[in-house]
Amino acid sequence: MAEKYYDHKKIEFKWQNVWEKEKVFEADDNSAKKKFYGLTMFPYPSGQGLHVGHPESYTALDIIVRYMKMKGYNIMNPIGWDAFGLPAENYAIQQGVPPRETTQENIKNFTKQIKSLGFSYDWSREINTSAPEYYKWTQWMFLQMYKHGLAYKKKAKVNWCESCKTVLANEQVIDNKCERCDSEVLQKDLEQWFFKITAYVEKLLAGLDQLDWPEPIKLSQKNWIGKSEGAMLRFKIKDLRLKNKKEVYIEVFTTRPDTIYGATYMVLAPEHDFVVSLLKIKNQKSKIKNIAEVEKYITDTKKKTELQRTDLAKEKTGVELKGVKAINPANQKEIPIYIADYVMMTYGTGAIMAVPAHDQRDFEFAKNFGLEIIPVIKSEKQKTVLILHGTEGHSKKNWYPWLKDELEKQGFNVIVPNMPDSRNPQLRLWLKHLQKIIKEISGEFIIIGHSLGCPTALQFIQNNKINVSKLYLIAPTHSKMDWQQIEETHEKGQCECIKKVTNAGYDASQINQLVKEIHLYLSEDDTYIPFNVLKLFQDLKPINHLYKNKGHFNKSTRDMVEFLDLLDELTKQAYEAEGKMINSDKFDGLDNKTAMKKITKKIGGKMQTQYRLRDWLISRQRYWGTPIPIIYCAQCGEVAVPEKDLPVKLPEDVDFKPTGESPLKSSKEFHRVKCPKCGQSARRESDTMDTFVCSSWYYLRYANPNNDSEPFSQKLINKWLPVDTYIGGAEHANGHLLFSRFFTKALNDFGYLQFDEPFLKLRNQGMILGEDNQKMSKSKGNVINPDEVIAEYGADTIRVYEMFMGPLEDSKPWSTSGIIGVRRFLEKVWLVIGEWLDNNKPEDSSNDMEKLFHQTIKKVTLDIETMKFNTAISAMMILVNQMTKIKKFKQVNVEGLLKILDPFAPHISEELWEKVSGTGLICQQEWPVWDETKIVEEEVEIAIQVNGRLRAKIIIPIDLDEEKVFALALDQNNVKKFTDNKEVIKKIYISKRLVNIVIK
RNA sequence: GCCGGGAUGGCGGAAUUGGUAGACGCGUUGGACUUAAAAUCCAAUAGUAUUUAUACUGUGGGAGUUCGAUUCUCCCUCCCGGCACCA
Repeated sequence: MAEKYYDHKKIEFKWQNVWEKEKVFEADDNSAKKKFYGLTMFPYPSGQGLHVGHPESYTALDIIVRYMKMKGYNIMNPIGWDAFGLPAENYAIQQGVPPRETTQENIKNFTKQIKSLGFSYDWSREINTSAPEYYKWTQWMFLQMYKHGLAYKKKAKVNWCESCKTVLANEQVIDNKCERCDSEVLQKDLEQWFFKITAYVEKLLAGLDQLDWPEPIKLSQKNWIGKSEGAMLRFKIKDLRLKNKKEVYIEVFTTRPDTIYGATYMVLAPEHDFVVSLLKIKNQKSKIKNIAEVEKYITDTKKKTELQRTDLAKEKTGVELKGVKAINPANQKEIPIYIADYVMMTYGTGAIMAVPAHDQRDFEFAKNFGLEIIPVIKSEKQKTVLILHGTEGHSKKNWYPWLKDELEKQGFNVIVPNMPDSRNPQLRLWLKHLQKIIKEISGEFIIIGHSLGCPTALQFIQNNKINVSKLYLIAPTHSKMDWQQIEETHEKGQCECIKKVTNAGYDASQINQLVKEIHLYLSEDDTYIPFNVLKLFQDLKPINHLYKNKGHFNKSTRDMVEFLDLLDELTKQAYEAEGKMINSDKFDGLDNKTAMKKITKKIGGKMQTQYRLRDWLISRQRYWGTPIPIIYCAQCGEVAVPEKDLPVKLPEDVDFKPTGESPLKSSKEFHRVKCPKCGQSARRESDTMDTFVCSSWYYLRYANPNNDSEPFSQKLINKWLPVDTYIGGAEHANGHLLFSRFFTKALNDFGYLQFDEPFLKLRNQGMILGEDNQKMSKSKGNVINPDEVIAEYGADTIRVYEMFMGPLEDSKPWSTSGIIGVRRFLEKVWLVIGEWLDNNKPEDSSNDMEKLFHQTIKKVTLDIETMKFNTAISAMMILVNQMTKIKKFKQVNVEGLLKILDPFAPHISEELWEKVSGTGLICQQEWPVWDETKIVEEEVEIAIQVNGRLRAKIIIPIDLDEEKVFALALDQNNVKKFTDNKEVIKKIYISKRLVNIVIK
């Protein structure tokens, strides 16, 4: 071999040229072979150029595609550019360079970079979403949606910066301020286009089951669609009639119509139609007694962004519509109406019936405003509160009956046993007695321990092993005492109580397992401290750990404060679960699920399904996107641009500087147009489409990219699609991936496609982090430039390294030293084969190499199928390490190694193939098959355990029978050491793995 | 707060899905070659004790199931990603 050293610079460009010249990777529309369509999410050609993350998914797919090609499939592996988008436009605003120019420049750069990595793309199918030849069909897609009623216009909010006079994308809003000028962002209503993705919710949900996608992605889409079943109910407004004398109703959606008897008020979103119209009409407006307050609340809400409004931590605000009442349709009771921003206009009807007893949000609101709380569902699970108090000498006596009374009002079952003095030796007997009582109680169990009742409570839980949902401990402590002092007091035995308590010996982990929620109240006291209760709590990590310092209260005042807090704590949650109906007239006693339908029927509501998913807003008040093909005519109204007039081209004579209007309006030539219907002068829609529209169908265009009479021909689309394997980031779960499914399903319904899912198999690649384990970013200075890596180590090295780093779907840090190992591996391949050639291909006489070759082929083949590329590479490394030792092998095995290496490192494989075989290209060879008979082991090493601990290893013939294996195992010196004079209870033999001898 | 993913030597990771934990690679240490360095090659490399043999500890922490747990169950801690009051 001429070149002794592996010089990637000499070979990589050479083979890239050969592949391109011979059109090796062009997909064949006419082949009879089975097709395989592999795809990665196409890149946005950003100014920064290729990132090391790009080659990761590209290499992974390239390996699969090259492998499938060698397996005999007709491959389609296309590439293109998601070329519309904000950065190019921002650059135009700053630098005055038209987006088309920057984009073209970036594509040129990306192309060069991607080509230098040697991927097997079919460049003849390259697409560019910003090219008129492409966006003509994006517009055509819009028209299909429009024709079928899936594209419509309505008002929606946009982020508006008053000082820049421009609409801002969500990512341009930082802290509710404009990223450019730092002034406050307002919400502004604009007429905007939507795609009715909500019409496909059921189909989108149903389709998920069939897909070979990562489960988290499927789940995420399911949650995103957010299906929930409930009822539509109508609430009448009291003493209010429309002009036509009809009564006024407000409709609400609820998932819990069963709770309607507990609906003690209504809440409307501030944007609700009823509120808006009420404030518009003068004589009705005057009905509202607190109109100024109401109007102020509404304007305040408008200033808030969605994010501020939906901050869960904030207290619930609202304002009553004084003077207007609603009627609860179940019991005809008058109830107040509130406006509050915790109700969103975008979900359901923008109005709710509030049931504070059974909805946590309503509950919190009701507490703030002192509204009535009526429980209408009783927990099927009984709630029992056991109050364990301290010695009789303590002054709490009066509080226990009070607390018992209050809790019973709330539906709790309360037990306050008459405690013996905890210093009393009878305690144990007493606990046993209590245990009997408790055994008969089922349901939720709450224990309150007070003072010396604390240790009793803990002991009780531990001894009885009952599951306690909540444990409250109210323990007195001295404000001046610290932990150490407490301990000292204890050790000196100064306090008898402490000593007694300590002797109980609690097991923190056991208690932790038995108790779901632990709350600890500590308060001032100068008597004694159940010391190890406190210490125990350090291990238990109580959920609510309250130190109280209430000043100079006397004891009973202090107790009152504690018990009020406790009561509040115990009843601070709404009961949201199932149960039996109460306070609901004739429905009382039914279980709530049965009542749900009956009540809905009785009050004339209808069961309905709601979805969280909203329609897809596709309008962008931007230049660098696909123009929406609509014309507005004074005569004919909204007119779709006829298909023959497509594409509606993006004009070049526009001003990019923000003016407050879509940039397209500044182009006269674009804006003013004749109406296609009546010929009168009209104006064009000046908004462009969300770039996600472009990427929702690009995978379809690859089937027939140069067709200029249709987006794709029937023959080709149904030949190539759907995509067999798709690789891309998981961040697109609820965006691109959902939109593409929607498009495919819609086009299937329109009759253009014979399939209704675009991507059969999906895999996500993880993120490549910087060496510091942080996301790569310019500001952190941890960005790795792939060009530099390619220049230094070669494309093959970066490809193999990125696959070797770890599992594809994991995120993992880059390691500059780690890549050296991969480079060494390729150098070894080069060297060992070069040497073998120089020595006239010496053959191996033993079978060892042969076996390893076949094992490796098997491992690599199976690993590619399951995308475990890191272990496939490791297997090849093992083989090559062995080869450098043996140095003699058969021609067929060397060829086999090169073939399995080819998908990973195609350039070096091609170069060595030329030298070893001399015929054809390696990427067009057949994938090698392993011979199972050559892999079979004759002997196997098995482990010998005694009681599950490894004591010896022996090598046995593979088919040795069990009895002989046991005999051998028991005969090992190190085994005898442990089994001598011991009774063997059990012997376990796991074939070809281990023996476990169980002794007494 | 909710949903999802994760935690294994100094580092990236492997482990046939309940069966010998640490494959492979990086790094480190020692040795060979060299005037020397780099490169390359060889050997060692989870920790502790020890003369090897071996023993003990060890897969974020705590419990449990099992002859046997990185793997299954429960509880907890921390990290990463997504979502935001969905009635």
